[in-house]
Amino acid sequence: MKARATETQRKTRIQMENEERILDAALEEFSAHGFRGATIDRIADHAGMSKPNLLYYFRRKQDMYEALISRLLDKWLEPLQELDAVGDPLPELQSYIRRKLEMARDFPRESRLFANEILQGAPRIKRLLESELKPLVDEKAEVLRAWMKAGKLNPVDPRHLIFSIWSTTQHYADFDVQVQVILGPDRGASGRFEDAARYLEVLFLDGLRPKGSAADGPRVRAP
Amino acid sequence: MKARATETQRKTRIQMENEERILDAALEEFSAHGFRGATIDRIADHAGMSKPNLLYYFRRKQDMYEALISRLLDKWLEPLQELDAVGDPLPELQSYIRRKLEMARDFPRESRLFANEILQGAPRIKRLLESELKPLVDEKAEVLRAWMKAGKLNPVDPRHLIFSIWSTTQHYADFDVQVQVILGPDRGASGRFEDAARYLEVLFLDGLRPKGSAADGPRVRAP
DNA sequence: CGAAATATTGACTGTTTGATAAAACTCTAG
DNA sequence: CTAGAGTTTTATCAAACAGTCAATATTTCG
Repeated sequence: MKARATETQRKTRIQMENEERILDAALEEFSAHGFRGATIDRIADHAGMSKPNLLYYFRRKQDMYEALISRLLDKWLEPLQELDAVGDPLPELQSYIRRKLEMARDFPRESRLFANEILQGAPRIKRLLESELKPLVDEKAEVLRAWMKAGKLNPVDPRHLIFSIWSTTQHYADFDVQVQVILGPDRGASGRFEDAARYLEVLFLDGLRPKGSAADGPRVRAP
Repeated sequence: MKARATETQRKTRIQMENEERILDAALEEFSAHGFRGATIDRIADHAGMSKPNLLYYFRRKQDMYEALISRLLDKWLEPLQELDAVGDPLPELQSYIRRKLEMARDFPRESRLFANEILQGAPRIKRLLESELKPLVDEKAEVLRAWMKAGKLNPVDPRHLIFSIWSTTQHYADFDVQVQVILGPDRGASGRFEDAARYLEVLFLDGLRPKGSAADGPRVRAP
């Protein structure tokens, strides 16, 4: 291989195709078993190639994992990136929740990959969280705080608000089996997500308490 | 060992002590790495005994796992069990959320054990979910539905309401590392959980929308 | 074409892993 | 004290595992 001026994009057609197949298979295995539980053999099987062949493209197991993580993190944070300071608070929130839920619906394996990693203490991406995730959350937390100061949102810790959006939406990807057991097979996957969207909109935008209720004194202002 | 009339409680002092130590070590490893990622060697190390010695008490890896699961599931569902149909809806909900959050605070390893299992498709406890979890959720969903019919709670799918309580509370155990990265080391663990409790109370009981706001027409009834 | 670059394979290595067998040791009830 | 139940260790195994290597096959491109 001759050294070319451009370091990037010197990849062969075959190389691109195979890396794609490998990463897809790796995502399947890592998201289902975690880093330690996944094996190169199974990933190779899943990708339809021999183990040494796979290792020709990714020399170590960890290389696949890291390639996946760094490729997916940006995509994963995209919805939060789009939270717009100049928009109206409630519609902005609504559309953030909707986008997060769509991610859980369309990319459950990616969600589970991250969930597995965090669950196991994030030993391999803790730095990435500090350098990429934290600054973004800090920035968007300020946006939320400003909305609260302007009286357009009840004053709460904006970071916990973000946590609750993450957890409720990703729950439908990460805990899918449990969700299916409880909801039964009645409605298909798309139905489940429609119901979830409807519910989360009420929870985050309207609140669970009925509007007329004075059931719990001090929380509802006097008429 | 002579066969005695009482099948249970024929355990030696040593047997009880060791099984205890083993299950504690197993919980540590399984919750941190999942079933496949955990190894008998590390569990034995952690329990301070040799591998064959450990296998004298639990003949197979899966036996430890199943012992843990069945021992913990009841405890895990206790808060939901206590949800009382005759109590007032909002205080009942509040105390359910508080109890779940306390579980996440006091038993994070247990939370992660279940999270790992569900995340990986619940291959080992799916039946248990169907026979124990589902009926309980169905029962409590009916309680919630009755409250909604009585106008004491906004009408939503009660099962999704339960999902959102699970996900938001368990998030603080399962995704602890991420939570710590974002919140920083400022407040200790207890502080984080106090903040979380305060936030979740607002989210579930008051709602995020400011009481006076007419920002989004149709959602707020006319004055 | 034909040579260099790239891709694939089979055979292999050292290590880790789950599990077993049997011998040696320790505790406890009578 | 002692016999037998209960416990622990040493030695060992086969399978699964991550990763290597040299030989072979295929593609690319002048």
